[in-house]
Amino acid sequence: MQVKEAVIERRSGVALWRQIADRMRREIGEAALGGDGRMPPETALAERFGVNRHTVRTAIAALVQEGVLRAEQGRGTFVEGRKRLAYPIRSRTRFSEGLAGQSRGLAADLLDHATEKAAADVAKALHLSPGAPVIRLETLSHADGRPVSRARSWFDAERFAGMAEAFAQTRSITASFREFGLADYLRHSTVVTARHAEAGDLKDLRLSPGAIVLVTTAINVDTRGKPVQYSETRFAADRIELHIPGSEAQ
Amino acid sequence: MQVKEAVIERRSGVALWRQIADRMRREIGEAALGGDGRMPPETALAERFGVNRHTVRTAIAALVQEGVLRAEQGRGTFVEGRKRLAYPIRSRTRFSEGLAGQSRGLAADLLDHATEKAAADVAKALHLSPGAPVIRLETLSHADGRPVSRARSWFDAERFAGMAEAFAQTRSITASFREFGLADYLRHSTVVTARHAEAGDLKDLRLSPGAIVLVTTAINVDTRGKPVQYSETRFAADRIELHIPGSEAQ
DNA sequence: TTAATTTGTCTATTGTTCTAGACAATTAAA
DNA sequence: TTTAATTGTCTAGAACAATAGACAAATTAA
Repeated sequence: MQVKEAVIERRSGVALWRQIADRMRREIGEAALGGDGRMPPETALAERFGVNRHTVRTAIAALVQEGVLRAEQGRGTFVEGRKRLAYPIRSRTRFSEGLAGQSRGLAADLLDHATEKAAADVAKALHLSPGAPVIRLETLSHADGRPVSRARSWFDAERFAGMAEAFAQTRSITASFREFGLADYLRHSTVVTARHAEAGDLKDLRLSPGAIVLVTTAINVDTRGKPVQYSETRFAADRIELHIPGSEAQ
Repeated sequence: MQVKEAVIERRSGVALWRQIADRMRREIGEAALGGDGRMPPETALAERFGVNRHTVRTAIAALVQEGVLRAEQGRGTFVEGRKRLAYPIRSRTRFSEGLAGQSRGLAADLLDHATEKAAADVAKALHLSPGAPVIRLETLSHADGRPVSRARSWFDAERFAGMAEAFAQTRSITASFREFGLADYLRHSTVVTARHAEAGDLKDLRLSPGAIVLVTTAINVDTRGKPVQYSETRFAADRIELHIPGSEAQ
């Protein structure tokens, strides 16, 4: 007999349907639910979570909206979303190379760009004086047609004048650097945090409120150790996992 | 004039007070709010978030409960919680060494342990046959009196017979390994994901529903490259950030 | 064709969250 | 002492979330 699980909390400030949606999304990712591509019927899910069928339906509707599930009247509900992509973080971290082989249709769009004065953290990371001119790029990356990450990058405006135009054309940081005579660069440091997605990222990454983003704050340096890029990237946490090899494997 | 920010979403399945609590927790962590140790008055916060004062009060009550804030009638509301601790992930990753210097009162408790048959993923990670006996430790780590991480580790039961007892006494993986003649070990790989905390972790890590955990799945190996530990650690995402140095710094 | 299974839609009711306003209690400054 | 600023408590109503039940619509299997 299927016993009701006591994992859903009431009065928590998070609606039951959202808790159920979050849980189903995770279990689908682990193939613990809908592993054969087919979800259990709504009535079975409702019994399992100890809620009304309508509450489960609201959760399913949210996952359909996200593209994780697809519901067909009379047939059932099916899994649409794929597994999490592995994003390797290593000395030579390159966005497109990292995801190559796992997905098709990799693309990076330039949403916005500006030349501005470096704030304290940007200046420190790039070894510039505060207020020095920097170029800021706002980019959005897709894999298999699904948005995967949203990044904000800064570059020294003197050394990389025209970076935005180069990126708009090549759609790749690595290729853009090459146009500036920078053939190779290294990942100097990466800081990883996680938080709830903000309104803008919810929209760009097509997430639903309450969704989680993995945030990496990274510094890339040239082969002489000079910083060339400072960036903050928000990854949709249910589509990506970060892989950090040990040093001997790098 | 302070203009209302449109960052709080209604009908999202996440109560406004919880969205506001999550946002304030983050801004406090970044010192963007209460940087001087003192929070703006409730009326000002209510206006800023475009909600009723009572809604802000509910959010503050949740953060008081978490130990992030302290409210004093007539005086104001003050920041109690500290900054996020930096947890370095490098070749020689050691829990207590990593946090040493940033906090006092580091402690690890053994919540539970068992000898069991290795599941497929555990066997693969430890280079054992599926079903081989392994020791599983369930541990909880504190820093400055606040729970920081909840880990589940597996060890080869043959090589490390008595691991649970060693850990219970030394309260350290590194020290326990030493008792088995293992003076040094290396981090072979780390996978980082993020998700909503589950019921058990909410309780152990003293989080409120909707909170985020950073999950690292790691393999440690001895100096000959043989796996000695496989572990999954859940970090409270608002108390910890993972630091990954570039390979040249390792 | 018929029956069973499953998702989709509708109405009504109850409980929780949010708003609104008023006023008390405490502290610090004038 | 008086006043202003701030948090704490209470009441009432509006908006949203969850439950309950009934039945329609589509698909599949008998």
